[in-house]
Amino acid sequence: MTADAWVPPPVLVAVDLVVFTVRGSELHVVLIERGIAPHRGVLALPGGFLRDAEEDLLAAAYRELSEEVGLTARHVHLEQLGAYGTPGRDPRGRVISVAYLAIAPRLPEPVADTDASAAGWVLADFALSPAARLAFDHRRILADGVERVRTKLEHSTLATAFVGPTFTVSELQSVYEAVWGVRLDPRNFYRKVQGADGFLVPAGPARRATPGRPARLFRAGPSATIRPPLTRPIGPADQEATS
Amino acid sequence: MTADAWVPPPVLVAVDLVVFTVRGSELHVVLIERGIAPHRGVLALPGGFLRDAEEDLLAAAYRELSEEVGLTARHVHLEQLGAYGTPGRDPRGRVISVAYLAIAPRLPEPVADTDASAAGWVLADFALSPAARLAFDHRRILADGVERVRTKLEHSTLATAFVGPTFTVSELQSVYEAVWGVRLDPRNFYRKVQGADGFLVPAGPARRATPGRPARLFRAGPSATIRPPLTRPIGPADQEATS
DNA sequence: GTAATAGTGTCTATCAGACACTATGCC
DNA sequence: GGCATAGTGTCTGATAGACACTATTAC
Repeated sequence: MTADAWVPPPVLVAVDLVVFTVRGSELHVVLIERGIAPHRGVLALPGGFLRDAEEDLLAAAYRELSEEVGLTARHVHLEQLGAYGTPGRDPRGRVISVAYLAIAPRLPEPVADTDASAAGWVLADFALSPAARLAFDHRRILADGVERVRTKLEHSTLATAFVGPTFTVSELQSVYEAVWGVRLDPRNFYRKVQGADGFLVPAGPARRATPGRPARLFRAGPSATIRPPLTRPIGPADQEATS
Repeated sequence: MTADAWVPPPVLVAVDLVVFTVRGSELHVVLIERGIAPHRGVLALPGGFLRDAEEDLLAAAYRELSEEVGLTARHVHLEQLGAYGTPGRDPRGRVISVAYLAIAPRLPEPVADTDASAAGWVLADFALSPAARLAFDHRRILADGVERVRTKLEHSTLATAFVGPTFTVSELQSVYEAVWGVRLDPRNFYRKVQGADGFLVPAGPARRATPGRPARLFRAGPSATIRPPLTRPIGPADQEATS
């Protein structure tokens, strides 16, 4: 700020991913077991340093998603969660991590790459519990990610990122129930999402396979927001995510 | 990611501030005129590089708030907006800026420091208009800040950060009207904010000064969220802020 | 037929928006 | 008194939640 000789301190920048999906009525997140120091052998969010000085942050997030999770860009929603830069959060020096929130339809098993000795879907509730030890400040990042996705389901159409390109209303309901951890009335849920303009558009007649009447298929509509918002029945204590 | 010799690229980290207040029924933001290259003489958000490798991001934001805007920590709400790191956004090299949103009650004039030849409150609508040229990607950062504060007024008690420690309901209403750019019915607004549990707590009897009946004073309540949320009458087109 | 899920209709308590009305200060 | 703002009451149309009912499949 002052004289000519001063130069700003260089910093290392990493990108970390909070990758969510819904499997079997429960919210899951991708965790890896770190294969390199520091925190070797400890559970962590997938991520890594910028590859070079020209790599865009979002591009780095997509690259890590592919390398460490084995998910290709298509059909994965990716948005920035925030920057985490407390000094001392990484023993290697001053590292600032830009966290990204990724939402994937239920698809493949993640694959371990060179930095990770193992990778897989873990129950989000377990990953947040004291029983799971996470590296760095990844527990905090994960908690912020959970909070973000919970609140975004209320007033955005983010839930459609959890399901495939076409889906039934009850599949969408399962997403809400898994993320919010509540049970919803199917009839009221049906009316509500149908009434939200631009949320769902019909796509094909019906899907057979399960017992019971076949369900109509829908595709995500053009709207990014839901008016009026869906109301979460009751929430556990709310948090404010600031960093 | 690969071999032993590889090291991650160092990056410069800056902190930028989107400082809002309400003056005369309009949303204002602090802009400076840059006193140093690059973009010397151009309008920009206040901000600067990390002072040293040990400085916390939030601490740097508070420092810039004090140095460049002349606001001391007390009574200023500060929360992270996001990280902006597109390569080429700063001609000095690879710079990642962590933007913070600051909300201040209407208080002093900002003061120019060494990096800024001028600083002052500017109408937010003007700062976002094509007539105002902003340095770097600060127009985008500002747009994200406006969007954030607009949506947060709906379901959080953030509006109380715009007013002093004690305030009247009509002062609070002015905040909503300025930020949303709409007119609200005072009677319905009064009932609504009174009904929101933990939003307002009585503080003192009344304030005299203006014509008309004196208004009761309130203090910000313990709750950080509003249930049910206040509904914005109609919004201009919504945006999704991702980075 | 039974079981199971999809989708529709209806009732009720509550709420947002409109706005008449009362209360309390200044001049 | 007149005027201005604060605060309350009431009405109405819309909506959330509860839940009866019909529809369409598999067996």
